Amino acid sequence: MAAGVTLNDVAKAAGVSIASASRAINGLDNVTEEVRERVLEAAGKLKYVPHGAARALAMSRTNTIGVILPDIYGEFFSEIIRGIDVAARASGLHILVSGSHGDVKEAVKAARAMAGRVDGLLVMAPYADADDLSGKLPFNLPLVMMGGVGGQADLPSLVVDNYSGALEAVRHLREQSCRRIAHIAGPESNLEAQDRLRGYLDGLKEADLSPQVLPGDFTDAAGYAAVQTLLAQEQMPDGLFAANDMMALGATLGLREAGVSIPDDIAIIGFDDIPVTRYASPPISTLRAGVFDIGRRSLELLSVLIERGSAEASTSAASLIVRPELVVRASSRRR
Amino acid sequence: MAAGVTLNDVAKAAGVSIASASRAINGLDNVTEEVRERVLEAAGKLKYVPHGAARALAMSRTNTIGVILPDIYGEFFSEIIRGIDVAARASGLHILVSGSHGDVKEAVKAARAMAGRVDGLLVMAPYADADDLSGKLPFNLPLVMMGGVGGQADLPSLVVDNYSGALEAVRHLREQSCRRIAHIAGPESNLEAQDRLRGYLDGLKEADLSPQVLPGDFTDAAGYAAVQTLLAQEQMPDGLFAANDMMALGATLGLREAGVSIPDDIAIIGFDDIPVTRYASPPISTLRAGVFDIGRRSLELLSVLIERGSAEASTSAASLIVRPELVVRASSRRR
DNA sequence: TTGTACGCGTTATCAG
DNA sequence: CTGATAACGCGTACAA
Repeated sequence: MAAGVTLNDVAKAAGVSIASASRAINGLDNVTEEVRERVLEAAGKLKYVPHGAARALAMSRTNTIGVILPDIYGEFFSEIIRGIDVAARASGLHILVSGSHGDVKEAVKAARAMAGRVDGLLVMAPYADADDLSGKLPFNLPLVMMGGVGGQADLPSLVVDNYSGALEAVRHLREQSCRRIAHIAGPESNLEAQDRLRGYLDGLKEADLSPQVLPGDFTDAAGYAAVQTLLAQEQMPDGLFAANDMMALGATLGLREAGVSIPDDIAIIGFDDIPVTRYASPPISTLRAGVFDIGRRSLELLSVLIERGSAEASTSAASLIVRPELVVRASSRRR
Repeated sequence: MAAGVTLNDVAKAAGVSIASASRAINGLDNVTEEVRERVLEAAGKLKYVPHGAARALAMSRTNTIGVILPDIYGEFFSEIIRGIDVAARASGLHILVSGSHGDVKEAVKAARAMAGRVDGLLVMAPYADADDLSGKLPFNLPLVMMGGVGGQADLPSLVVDNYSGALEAVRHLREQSCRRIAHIAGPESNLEAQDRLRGYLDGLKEADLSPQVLPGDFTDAAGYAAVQTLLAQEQMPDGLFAANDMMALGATLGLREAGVSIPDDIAIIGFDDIPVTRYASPPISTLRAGVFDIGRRSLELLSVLIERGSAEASTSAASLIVRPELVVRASSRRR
């Protein structure tokens, strides 16, 4: 159905065997120049296009890698995809993406649907119950986990050191002489958010400050809502660490509306360094996790795993750890 | 290679024929309950996962649609993908995305690579030389063009009325009593950008104003650069229409740095209504093209084409036209 | 209800 | 260099 015209048609039209046609089209050198021309001409005339599935079946090679993310849009995931895309086209690979929408079962389902259609899997599943995953996921397919928590079933992975990033964020705020530092947390079931929360708490403990944690879900709306809570308090915090940039953004929006001055009244810092942080006013300080690089390097790692005899490369299951870098912008620079 | 264990293995393990195994797994009703259980148990034990390519080949059905965009990341495309994703999961479809990186040949190449791996194609190719495409693209695969210019080879498509959108933008600025209205254009080879430029020029002509067009490429950097040019002039414009939101964003950034007041000194309006426009300061006026909806509706349209006997559905090649809606925010509201 | 056998479109092996 | 032909893994008439 796909292409209608098959290799068989081309071969017939060119008056050669289907085998020769295949060789000619794939540029093998064991064909007469004359045959090649005849085949190529016939192919062009008939608008022949190779059938991907058939080729994949015969070669057990798809030149495609599957990408499973919680969502496939938005500033954050978009940057990851960009990184993957850049590396993929460098390796001549295509990408089959799927969103798990925050659900482990969805992620597994997506992975199953990709079996036989991809050469490897890139998975990001920062869910608390992600252990289920490791058992059900690898259909002896090369696999790289992205940005999950550390030793997730010791699969090869690229993880961000969320804890020390958060710690650094808090220290930075303290250096700006913040004393009452609040935190807008990520989803409770999110492992990365949990680590950031831990970093925050420990950062306060270092200086004997008392914490205030507001719930959040990584959306700008959550940041905005959190700020409303703060504004209703008797005493506002003078420092705010949001578990991600989107929430920091929503927070600045709310504060600006309320006429609170940033960073003088309250210093703000986010996490991830998504592109829009630079356009906020004031531009938002953050921790650059190298979102783009996570995508790029993950694919490169996967690419290697695929090249070397596929399957169980868990031997050198090197978990590359990415240490976030503090990026200070106007939202937290006081003086 | 993909899944190692095949249906054959499962059948053997369950002590039934491969046919029965297939039936049991696919939930057909013509199998004894006992056989079904045996098969399912064996499948579970062996961690059997159906081989996508094989299945696709046998059924000529992939439950996957191919998406070809100029790029697969960034605010704009991300929103399109979101629309597609939402509609796709509603239809139980997966998506195979590919970026053409502004090149027609790349787009064709991507499309070819998708043949036999997808049930239909969603293509966005706003290139000036996109005519090549129509001839080389449809391997009698259902296809929907997204947001290209109008009658692109009369394929079924979803197009935005860029011309009237631009016209409306200019009229709006005029109503804000702008007299010197400049335009930051999109890439010259971009058909949509060309239409927006035409709308701008006609909008000025209506009021006998003289145009000033600055070159751009849809990036924020271009918007920023354009502003530098304006600032160096003797007389600044008092109105600015950017061909897309990203450039408008870059422009506001540059103007803010220079201490120019928006919208008092200069009113600004963009195009597309990507999410970040709301976070800019001031929030940016724009024309809502319904980016999300373009994606969603395109997939729905494609879905229909696929359902009804695939192939030449060009009969009712209804090109749905989306009329952009003016969204006035602080960046252009004067009084 | 079950099993056999063929076809899907390509690649790859092995004689000619 | 070329041409049959056997895989690849699965669905499905067809026959039993």
